[in-house]
Amino acid sequence: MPIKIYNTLTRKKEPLQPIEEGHVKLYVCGITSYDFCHIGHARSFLVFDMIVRYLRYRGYKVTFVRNFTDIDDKIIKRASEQNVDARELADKFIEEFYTDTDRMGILRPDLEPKATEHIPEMIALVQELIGKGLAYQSGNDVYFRVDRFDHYGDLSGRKLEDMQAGARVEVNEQKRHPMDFVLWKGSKPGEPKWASPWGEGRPGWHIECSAMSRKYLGETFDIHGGGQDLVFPHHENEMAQSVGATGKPFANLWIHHGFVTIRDEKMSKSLNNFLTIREILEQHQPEALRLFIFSTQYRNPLDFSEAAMQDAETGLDRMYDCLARIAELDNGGEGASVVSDKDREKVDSLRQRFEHAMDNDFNTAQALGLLFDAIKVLNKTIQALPPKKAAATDIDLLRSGGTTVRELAGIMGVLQQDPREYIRSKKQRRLEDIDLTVDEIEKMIQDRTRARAEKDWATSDAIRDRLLQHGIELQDGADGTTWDVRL
RNA sequence: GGCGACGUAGCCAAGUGGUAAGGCAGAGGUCUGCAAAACCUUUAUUCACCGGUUCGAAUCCGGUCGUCGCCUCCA
Repeated sequence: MPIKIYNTLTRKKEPLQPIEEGHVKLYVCGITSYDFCHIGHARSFLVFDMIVRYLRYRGYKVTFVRNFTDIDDKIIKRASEQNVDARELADKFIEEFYTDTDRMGILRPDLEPKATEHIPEMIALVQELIGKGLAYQSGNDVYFRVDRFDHYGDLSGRKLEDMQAGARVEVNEQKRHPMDFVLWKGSKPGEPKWASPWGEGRPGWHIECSAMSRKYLGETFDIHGGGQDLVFPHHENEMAQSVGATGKPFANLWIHHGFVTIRDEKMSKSLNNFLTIREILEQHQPEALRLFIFSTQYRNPLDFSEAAMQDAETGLDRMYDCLARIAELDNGGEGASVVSDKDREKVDSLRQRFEHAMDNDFNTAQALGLLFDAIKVLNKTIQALPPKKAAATDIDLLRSGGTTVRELAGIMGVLQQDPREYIRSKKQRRLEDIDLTVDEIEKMIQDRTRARAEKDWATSDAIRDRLLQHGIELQDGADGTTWDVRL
């Protein structure tokens, strides 16, 4: 069964058929580096991180290219506002980008080309387009002629005449058609500039991706990805430039992920409702953020809220609790199995069902559901295990089930910490917010154990209540009392 | 105005013609001195609404209402 992927270009799910057998070439639009990354960027990084990991898991070789837009109007504007050099500003936010993505455990792409390092390639491409009559110089600028390119609008599904050009875009007198877009932009005094046949200037936004994808992946490659907002104009224009220049198809498949909203509104700089990745990571672990992001299929909109993050965190804890419990199990013996055929089958078929969900346009929501379902079976089994002589087959099932869950969750970058270490460090972090030391807590537990031995329930419960007031929750088990920190 | 997406329990969310996964929250139970955790059971005769196709529809078709996005920089 091939992997099916929704293709924006055809508006259908299509089987993945790489041009080169077994080798997927993927280009994703990266950041424009002039500010900290926000939760919407996080979704983009995580979605493509997951896609690359899954394709590799499925045995594909993946060449993953993601660019940096390090020269652009926004960078120039921000740099001049802050009175710094545009280069410096762009470099600083590339560094900040790495800080965030490394913390989230995002795989580095195979290649991360920068626009400013590919000026000659872009100039050559613009020259090709001029040579083919698809672009023209006007003043110090060069524009793409949209009305000379028959397929303009194919990707975004719109027609030139429907776009009401000029309604929201200022009509630029330099352009022959209002929808013509800039390939090369003459520079004003003081702006960053490169020499070109059309005078000093800088590249337009779209041309870099056409030039860099061509250089590193070829004229036609397998998948091009980005956020839904890039469909138009960015990707439409890229496609026009590339197909216009080469006369060949550009990307065979286009993947676009949905937005992250906050209170059902799209984040935007103008609404000032965006949340940066680091703000979220102050409150939550990277894996909880991943679980939240993957709780819905990548094309659907996703609404961020503290409550949703809490849900994700709770779910993550539950998964780790189960894995930690499995890690503590002793080896099994000759006892009878306590696992039903149905439950055994559920664990045994987990991988196959997981792959089936993921093959269907990377349905991580369904895939996570299957993992939780498996966790439930594992917990149930642990619960049913006799205290001493557990059956070796049951222990094997638990261990292999736990290993499979971790491996599959790893495709989403989740459950990658040692379970016992996860629980320990979580406890540690919560303890920092509580005005009791571990010694004090354990002293109180000892006192309570003594009271319980004497059946002095009043004292015992009083100690428990006192600890609970400090956020410490006790759990009496067969091997004594353990404690946990409640939020 | 043009184009597109979506509307499934209290909340989130899967389901791509065969009789509603999963998570969070809630209720009852097992366990416990009582709790907690875990487990078990339970919570949508029903998938915005109205028609149609079909032996059969949350799933396909038509219409209505509602929400959102793109058409400007944007993940």
